[in-house]
Amino acid sequence: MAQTPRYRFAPSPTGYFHVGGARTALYNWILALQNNGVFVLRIEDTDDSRNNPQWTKGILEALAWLGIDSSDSHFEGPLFQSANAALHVAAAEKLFEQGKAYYCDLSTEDIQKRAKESGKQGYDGYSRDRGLGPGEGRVLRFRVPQSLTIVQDEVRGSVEFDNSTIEDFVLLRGNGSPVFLLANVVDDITQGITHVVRAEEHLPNAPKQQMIWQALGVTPPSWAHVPVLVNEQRKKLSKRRDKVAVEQYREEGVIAAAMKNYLMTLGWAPTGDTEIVPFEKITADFKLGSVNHSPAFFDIVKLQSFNADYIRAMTVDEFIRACEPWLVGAKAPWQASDYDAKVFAEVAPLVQTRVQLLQDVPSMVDFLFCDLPTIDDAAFTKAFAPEWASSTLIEIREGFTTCEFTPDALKAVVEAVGEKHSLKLGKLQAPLRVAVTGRSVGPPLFEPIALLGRDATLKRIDVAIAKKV
RNA sequence: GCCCCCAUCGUCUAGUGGCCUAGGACACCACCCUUUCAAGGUGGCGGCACGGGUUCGAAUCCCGUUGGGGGUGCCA
Repeated sequence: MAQTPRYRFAPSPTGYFHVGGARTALYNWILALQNNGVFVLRIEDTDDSRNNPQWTKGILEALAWLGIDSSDSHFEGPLFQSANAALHVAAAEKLFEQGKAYYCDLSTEDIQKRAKESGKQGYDGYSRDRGLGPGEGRVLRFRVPQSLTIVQDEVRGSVEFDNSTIEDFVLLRGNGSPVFLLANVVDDITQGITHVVRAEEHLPNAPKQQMIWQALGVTPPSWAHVPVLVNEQRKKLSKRRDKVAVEQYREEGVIAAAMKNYLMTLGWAPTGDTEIVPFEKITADFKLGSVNHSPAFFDIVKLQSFNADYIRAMTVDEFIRACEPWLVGAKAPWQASDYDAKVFAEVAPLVQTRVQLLQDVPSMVDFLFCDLPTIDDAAFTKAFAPEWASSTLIEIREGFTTCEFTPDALKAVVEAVGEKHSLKLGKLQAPLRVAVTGRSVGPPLFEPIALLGRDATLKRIDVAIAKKV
């Protein structure tokens, strides 16, 4: 009778939510889904001064954004580590009573001094047999048994650690509070965790924690240590120097589905030749055993490419809805009163294939929602450099005053002028584009011009010609 | 220093002894299409770190070298 597998994700609320954390969460989430198990979210908010409730909120929101929240029955939590402090201490005391841990009154300086004198690194087990009891300033250390600890890891196989290389590590600080190594294990035990899937940086902790599980008389969980995400220098992604905040990518207009899909291609790949696949396929395909063993570079360029792909795959309506935060409200670069949702809906299909990030959208359409566009000087200078630029623009203006104001008719006017002067449409439209949009690149020109209307268009052309002269 | 992990195109990966003349994706380049820019299409560039084994046969197994990474806290 197999028990329900229980996975967990245990972040500490010390900053923005890290993309590496997001990937670990996704792994655990997928495993819980595919094995009909439980995903326990545990916030490890033990007395670290870096903790802040605001970060907890951020973690919850970011996970929810990725589709990991209590609306799904596989989700359990959030649980807070700080609430279990008494349990952690009780477990430590039990270990002390059983002689599996002992108190030590050496300060960090004392330990360093002894290490220096003996020439051996780390704590030397000085207080092992001194029979010290608890007391202010005394730390409780785990009595590491003399043996070999073998960690069975689902991605790495069996990893052996000679216990003689593991010092008697601290369980309880001098002030009596539990350290991560202990609190983490006690919580896992009390929460019935059966599978620990986490980043490789924790691999050195695994033998220590496995010993604690055993010392507490509980069968250790199944371990899996997945490779870390690295930056261009192949160093572990860090909050300090790398762009790792999930929140930030979201702000820029990365789609959650794209982020999930991309993250899952780091260290693993869905079956088949396509890597952009529905989350359902990932959930069905994923196997811990086929996760890569080496670190993966978090490539923002590729993430954006995935994102652009996801944007293009949307229906126009979905796209319009997804753009909303960037079009109305605080993020919009224009006055709310100047924005016209109907106009945007018309050009939406034109911009959909041209953006990688949703935040790129406003700058593609802003010229439609202002009186006069902001002219990019470099673009203007270049577009109006040819001697024919102004004169042909005047001719085009001429045509625009009388023609039907539809994309086709407008295009015909410009083409006619082009034919007269043997200029290709691509070249000829440059000054027009800058005059109307302020930029040298953008969505196809004639649809927006038709939307803009005759008066506004002629006005912009006049302004541009005046500027030239 | 010590412990542990890792090693396929620039990057992410497929590959589990013959299907490999190593496949796909991102990036890059070229061409086509084209209303600028994209998108799309076609093609191109580019890799099994090195050295030894094992085997009829090795990207795949073993050993070593080199190179990278993680850890080494009274952080998590």
